[in-house]
Amino acid sequence: MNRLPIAEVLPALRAHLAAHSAVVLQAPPGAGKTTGVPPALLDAPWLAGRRVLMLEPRRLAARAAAAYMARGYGEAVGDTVGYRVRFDSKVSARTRIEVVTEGILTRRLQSDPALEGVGLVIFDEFHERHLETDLALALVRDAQRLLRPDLKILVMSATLDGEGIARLLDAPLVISEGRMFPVQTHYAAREPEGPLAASAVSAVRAALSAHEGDVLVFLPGGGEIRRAQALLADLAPQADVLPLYGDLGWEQQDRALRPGPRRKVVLATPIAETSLTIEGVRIVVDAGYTRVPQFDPATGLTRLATVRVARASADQRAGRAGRLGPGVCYRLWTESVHRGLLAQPLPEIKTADLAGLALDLALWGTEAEALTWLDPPPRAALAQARDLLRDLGALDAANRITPVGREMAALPLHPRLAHLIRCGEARGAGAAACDIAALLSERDLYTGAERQTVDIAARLDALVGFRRSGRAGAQALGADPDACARVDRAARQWRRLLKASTLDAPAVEAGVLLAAAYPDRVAAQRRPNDTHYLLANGRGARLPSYDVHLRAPYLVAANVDAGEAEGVIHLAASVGLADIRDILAARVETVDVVRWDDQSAAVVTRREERLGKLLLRSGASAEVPAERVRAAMLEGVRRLGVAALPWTDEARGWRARVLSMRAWFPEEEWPDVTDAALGATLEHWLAPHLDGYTRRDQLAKLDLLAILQLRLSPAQSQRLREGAPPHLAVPSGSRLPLAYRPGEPPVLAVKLQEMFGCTDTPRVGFGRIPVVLHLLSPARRPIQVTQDLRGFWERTYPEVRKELKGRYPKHPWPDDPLTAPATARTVRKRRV
DNA sequence: CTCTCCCT
Repeated sequence: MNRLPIAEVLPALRAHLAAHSAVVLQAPPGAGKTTGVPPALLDAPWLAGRRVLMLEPRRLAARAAAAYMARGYGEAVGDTVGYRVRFDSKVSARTRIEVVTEGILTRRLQSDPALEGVGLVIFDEFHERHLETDLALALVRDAQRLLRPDLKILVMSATLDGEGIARLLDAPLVISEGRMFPVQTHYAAREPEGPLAASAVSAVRAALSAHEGDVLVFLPGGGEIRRAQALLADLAPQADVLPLYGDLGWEQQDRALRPGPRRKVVLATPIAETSLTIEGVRIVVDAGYTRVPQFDPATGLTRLATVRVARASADQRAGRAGRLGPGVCYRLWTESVHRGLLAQPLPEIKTADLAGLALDLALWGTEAEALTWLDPPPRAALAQARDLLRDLGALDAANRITPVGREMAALPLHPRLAHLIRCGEARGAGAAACDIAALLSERDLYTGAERQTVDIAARLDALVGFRRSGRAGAQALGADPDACARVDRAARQWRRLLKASTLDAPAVEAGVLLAAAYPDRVAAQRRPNDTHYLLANGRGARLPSYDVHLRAPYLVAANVDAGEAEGVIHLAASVGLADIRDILAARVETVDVVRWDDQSAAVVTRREERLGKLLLRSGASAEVPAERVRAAMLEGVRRLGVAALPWTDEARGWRARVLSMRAWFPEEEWPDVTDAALGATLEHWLAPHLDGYTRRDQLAKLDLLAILQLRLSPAQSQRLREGAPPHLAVPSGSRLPLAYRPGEPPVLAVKLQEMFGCTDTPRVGFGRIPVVLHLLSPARRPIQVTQDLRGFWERTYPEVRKELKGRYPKHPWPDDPLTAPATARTVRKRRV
């Protein structure tokens, strides 16, 4: 057996572990750390016969590592070396090395925080920085500090971030060399343009003619892989082009992994970066992108974004060409772009939905701030997670776990889905609830071109078909049998955790239970038969174009990509309005809406039922308090403007007089009755008169003058009549109207003949303001404007008289206007 | 541009 590179550092590792409570081992892939380290530590005196627990991020890797080590002992798995993963375990009382996956470790810590019987916890592949790895490290560290000072931690990481974690844990860092063949890396001369698939395909053609061996191409997703596959169809006789991504069934994945009769071009997602190893690869073509989920705490939705690969991931991909011998890697980006890439991918904890983590932290009972994190959970996402958990009843107002929360934590799935199962159980439909939850948490039953609807109901039918008639039953309904098997297995696991009595249940509409789990994603169709919806959280989302079936007025969009301007619905179920109102009764708000409607120029009153941003129902309102109607009517007047009130000439005159007094006697308290001031004080002076008013046309009934006059006290009204009289008596005996304009002296239009004998200009404002006389001809044409009547008689009248005497011979034009009798009479030609 | 990968 070859001596592994890791062997050289084992003595140092043993020495450090004996002296420290935590050690970091940095070793690249191929060093043999996963299977080399645990057996080498088993006889350490500090372990004192206790177990080594090793965390692996994948089930496949956990089982494989256990099997490899067991062979080294010449034993069966489950003797000295065992494993425990979901759905499967091989451990016994003799087991000293137990390989576990992430969910298993978290749950063991929750039920046994002191990790009885365990002397060492190893975190393998720590650089992958899965959410649960970070959580598990924080919890183990906390347990070590509070309960188990003798417990030791070994963090094993493949890449350069070993120093950061060593500093965090105050741990010595041990570095091992890897054992890899050299890989020659080529960068693009300039950044490629156009579709990724096309650039990747040209690189593949060039590489195939320049080198020996199979090609592994990294593309971000299934869409790009299918496009590249179509572009490479002409390679058919010489080479096999094989897709490889998670949605494919086992058979197809297996074809890509096995050595074949011809050269292979494998088109893969990052699944081939760590999870799967392909035989025979000497050439890697890396398009340089990857898809990552980005959780948005504001909407509670996740967006799948296509981003540049990190340098560490690109190195990992290149390394795939150097497993057999020297290899070559083509990177479809320039060296200068490469220098700008992130060194490591963002750890999951920074971008993920933290609902599960928040529930685990609440169950653990230590504040997040008091734990040790390489990257602490972001505040906004943690706050959103706690809001959701309080909503679901898992946390109390102080964010402490409730009995309901404990029950939810006991179900191994997302808190929303745990809630869904509890709701199903309460309705006697536990089995159906398990199926629905499984469809949402496992890979989709429909893949690629088979995906013709987002409807969960169709998937439930396919699941029934699978259970009744096996793989053929699933395939008959267009579903992937492997995916059906996974969903079925998950559903059965949860059913075992439920009370048997709730399992033989009447059918329950999927939409009903989904509404309970995703109240914020209940969605209403924008228009009849539309593909666009509004979610209760206020976000818009659309059905994908391939779905031509689901056109329900209401959906629960359980799986929605946040998208850019609009979300895209990937899984949904229709739900009836009555069911929404029933299951979400506590969240449906009933509001009596009383508001002014500009369109109809009237107050409208409606009773509305709302779920978040959705309007569920709108109908006639019951009795609405009069003051709310009055307030809405007032708002209407405000919007129409004071000018829309029924102003009469008299009312306008009154207003001008009040404003004149206000201008002339600023020391007195005259109210401001301009449009602006009246508009700003409607509540005060108009509101009391609007009882029973609901429409604009009713305003005509208002006696505006009478209402305005109430703004003056009786004494003020009296003073107004005296100081700014509406009419003025002139020498002829006529009472003539005065025209007031705020800020100016009022105007008296009067025929010249009516003023004979009068020498002093009439005054208002208690003698303070001489009026402006508009002296008129007998035909009421303006002759002169003056505030100096005496001056007029003396200087202007003789001229005027000369000019007009001939034109109006039948009117008096006396030589001395000061002694002539004033008269309003015109000619006497119209006798009756 | 029809959703990456992984896990209880």
